[in-house]
Amino acid sequence: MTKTLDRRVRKTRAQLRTGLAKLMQEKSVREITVKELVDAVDINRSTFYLHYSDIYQMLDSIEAELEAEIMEAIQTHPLNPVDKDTSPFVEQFFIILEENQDICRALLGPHGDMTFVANIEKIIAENVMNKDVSLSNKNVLDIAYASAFCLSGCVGLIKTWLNGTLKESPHHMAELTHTLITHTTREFVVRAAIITQ
Amino acid sequence: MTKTLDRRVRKTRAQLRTGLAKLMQEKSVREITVKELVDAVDINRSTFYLHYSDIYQMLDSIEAELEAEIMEAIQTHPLNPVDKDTSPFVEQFFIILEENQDICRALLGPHGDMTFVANIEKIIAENVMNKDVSLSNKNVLDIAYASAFCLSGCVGLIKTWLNGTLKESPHHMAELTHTLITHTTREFVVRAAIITQ
DNA sequence: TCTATTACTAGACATGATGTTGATTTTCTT
DNA sequence: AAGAAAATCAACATCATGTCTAGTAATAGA
Repeated sequence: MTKTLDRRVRKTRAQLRTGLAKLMQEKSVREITVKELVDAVDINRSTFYLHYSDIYQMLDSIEAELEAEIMEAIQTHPLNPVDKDTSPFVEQFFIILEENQDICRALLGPHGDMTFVANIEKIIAENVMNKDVSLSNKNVLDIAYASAFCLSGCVGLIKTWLNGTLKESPHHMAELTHTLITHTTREFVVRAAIITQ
Repeated sequence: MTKTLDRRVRKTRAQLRTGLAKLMQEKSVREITVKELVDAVDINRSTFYLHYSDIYQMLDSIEAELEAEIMEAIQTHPLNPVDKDTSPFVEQFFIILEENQDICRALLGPHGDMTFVANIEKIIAENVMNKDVSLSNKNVLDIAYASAFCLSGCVGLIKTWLNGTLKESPHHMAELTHTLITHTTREFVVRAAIITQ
């Protein structure tokens, strides 16, 4: 299944990836040319095309790898331990972000890719929100807004963490995530219930 | 100061703007060429260059206009009425979004521009958060995370609203914004205070 | 260590979007 | 109605693009 890649391939792709992450800190993807990227990391232009068809397909490919890694973490880490305030998956999620911090910072930064953000939000929505928070089905509409609020809120949390010194541990961040989600949503639901009485 | 633009200019720019918003629903800005855009709205390519230097500068220009409109709303609408649960500015903010819904949907959508999102967040941070929520200065660090959570959360709220039927009034959304921010932050601060005792 | 395989490099090529210019026509303002 | 401003049209050099072929270097496996 997981065929081991040639060392040269690993090296080349890693160089390209690092170079792209760096360029994305400076400018929009649109302004980044293949020529510019390969010049920056000193790789032949032909070599780029052996791996990717263009910059955008390269980004898609990297994003797909990250998302696959996250999805795999879901399989191997329990989502809902009844005795804890946080799930091992969420913690693992932050670990993955930390391991790929350069490209994640780029993807979530000002010149980042909102498709990636949307995918991340979707993963969180399906694997953290619903399981983690028990939503009543009253005020369905405003609760949908509250969910969206939390969802984007989590992304903001991640961005802030990645752009800081990363001194908080993944475990601490997982707890913080849990705290913010439950407080925001539960409090909101309670208040909504009172109002509609 | 505000010189009235020639009708032809208004018409051309509106066409280009509408066309760009439509194309951005389908594909990434990177894949949108000047040629493609002018063909779509049946305008000569030379004409495009009379107004903008390239697609990206066009986006910047549109974003700057939106941001200017929002900043102006700050000047003309009170931020902090003591007697109300919401500020007229926030409501006006939603009205502006609604008036420019096509381009805003595009800018905040999957093929959107994270620079714009960042700018919007900055405006909210400086004009809503600090004024609206009284943050204690204990747990400065985690509170920074809570602020980031709310900030991105507001963007999520807006995105959900724009992508729905917009049946909620700007006033209702302003109240919802206030509710979510205060509850999330205050509850978090209270809990943090208890924990650190 | 040797060998077959695979990845990378180098150079050339046609293609097409780009950005610019100058001449002309259309449309607006007053 | 007349002058001003904007939009059109055609032509141009430029440059990144994507593709190819032949040659070189590095790797994995025996």
